[in-house]
Amino acid sequence: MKDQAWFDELEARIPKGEVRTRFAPSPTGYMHIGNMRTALYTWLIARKAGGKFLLRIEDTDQGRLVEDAAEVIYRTLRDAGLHWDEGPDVGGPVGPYIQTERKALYLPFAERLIQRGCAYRCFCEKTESEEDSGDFSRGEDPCRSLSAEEAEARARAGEPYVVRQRIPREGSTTFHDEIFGDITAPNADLDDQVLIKRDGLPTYNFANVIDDHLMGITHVVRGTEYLSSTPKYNLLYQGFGWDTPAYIHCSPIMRDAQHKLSKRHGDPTYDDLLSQGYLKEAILNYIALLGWSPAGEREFFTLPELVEAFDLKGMSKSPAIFDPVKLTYFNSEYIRRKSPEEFEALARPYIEEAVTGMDTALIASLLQQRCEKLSDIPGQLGFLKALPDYDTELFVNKKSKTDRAVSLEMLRSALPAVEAIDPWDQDHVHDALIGLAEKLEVKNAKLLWPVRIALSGQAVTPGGAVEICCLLGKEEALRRMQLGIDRLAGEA
RNA sequence: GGCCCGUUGGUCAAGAGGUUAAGACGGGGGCCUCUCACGCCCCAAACGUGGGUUCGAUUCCCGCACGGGUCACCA
Repeated sequence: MKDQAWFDELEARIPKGEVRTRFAPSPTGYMHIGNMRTALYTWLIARKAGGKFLLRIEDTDQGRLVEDAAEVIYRTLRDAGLHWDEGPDVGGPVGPYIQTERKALYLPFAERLIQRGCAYRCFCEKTESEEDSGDFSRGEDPCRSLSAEEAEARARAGEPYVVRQRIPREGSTTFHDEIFGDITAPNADLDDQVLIKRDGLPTYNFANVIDDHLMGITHVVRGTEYLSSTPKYNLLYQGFGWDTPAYIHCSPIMRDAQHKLSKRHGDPTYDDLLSQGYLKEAILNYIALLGWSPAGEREFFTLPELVEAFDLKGMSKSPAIFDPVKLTYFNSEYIRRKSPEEFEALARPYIEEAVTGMDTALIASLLQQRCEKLSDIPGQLGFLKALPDYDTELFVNKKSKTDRAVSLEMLRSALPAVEAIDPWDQDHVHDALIGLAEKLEVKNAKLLWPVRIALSGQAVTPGGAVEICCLLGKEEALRRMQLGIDRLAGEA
């Protein structure tokens, strides 16, 4: 039994007078999209208020421990720009910030609750049917009425026990949520939930309340799955005589109308999205808007702009379905908004996956308006490396009024014009081909369509005939054009 | 099943006791153009349902339906 000084010392460490929020993930080895969004909202609330954002690792479930999982959390949050003011790695006034390192803290608080009649020791070994019936936790537990002396004596004698919360049987408990408003639950429906397990470790439910209080958390942000246990938490706060925090329960992100997004069902994690070629700023921007809407019509926000715009008033009560199509839209938009230099730097590795030794700046400039995800890039460039096997049907295009015969004629005139280009750069290639079209008195399309087909072997290409010609180099361009001529002539 | 929560176009969503019920994505059409893309213009598309309250409800209240959450010595 700890003395009052021990409690006072802990209380004294709690910072007052500032907004303090925490993100408290379990170290599972990856970051869910939903967790990421919760982290984002939690961070935004702290930043908006000029308060503190803390990171706490909830690792009390030893069975689920994953190697280096905390590192994944640190790296992911840091990379996303969600920096924390206090946490396991940076310390802070109310540490430690890893739950297993706090385990000695919880039992004394549970004992204090027992003293106040808000909890009791339960020595029962439950059978499965009793467990299923729920009788134990609904106030039917015989240990609930054990005298304090008897319970004390049995505990001292070494009999194993759990500590359960004593929920009043009458009345109801109301709490306020910033999004949902007041929510009331009849006490009779609340369980005498376990606070301290047989092994002496706290349950999540208990550890959370203790930690949130001792860390001075003013705004508890979490998923709606905790909505129905919040009355019990409030009863705990009341039992201790502590102020309750503001609650912000966020509705889940769904895969479809009935399933939450989950890695188990094959939905991507945040890291998966990154490796699929999505930009972090696009992901963050998109998920911020899943469940929250800003006051105006704007939907593109940087992190600092989100801090500025964020307001709990825009939080939605209903679940939101994750739409990869709209995420892709955000991604392509973010790609387009990059400066040409930034984009080239991002795209270079993907470009080099497909081709080497070509003008990456030119390729990047062609790609920037045309790629939705960076991972699209290699596939768009395959034709540069090797001319695909194509059907001469591609030379037929009604809009530019070309058919095989016209194409053959155009290619035959283009060949010497390309041959004559010197020096070989984009401007000269352009002038040579456009000049030729003028000289022949044909529309650009009529000349350039067959040239592009011969050069690429594809109906759709990033960039037009001029750019592709330039990229391929004179020798390869001439070779491909000659090949086109041969094939068309062979069929004629 | 009990309790709690939710329900505006396919999706994200704004909105208010009286509106032509925003906007975005996606879809359709068009323009631009050497293909595609970008850009620009236009179009289709919604208040789950039954009762109230009210001069008037999609908006407020109740029921129902549907969906979700929770009812662990998991978090």
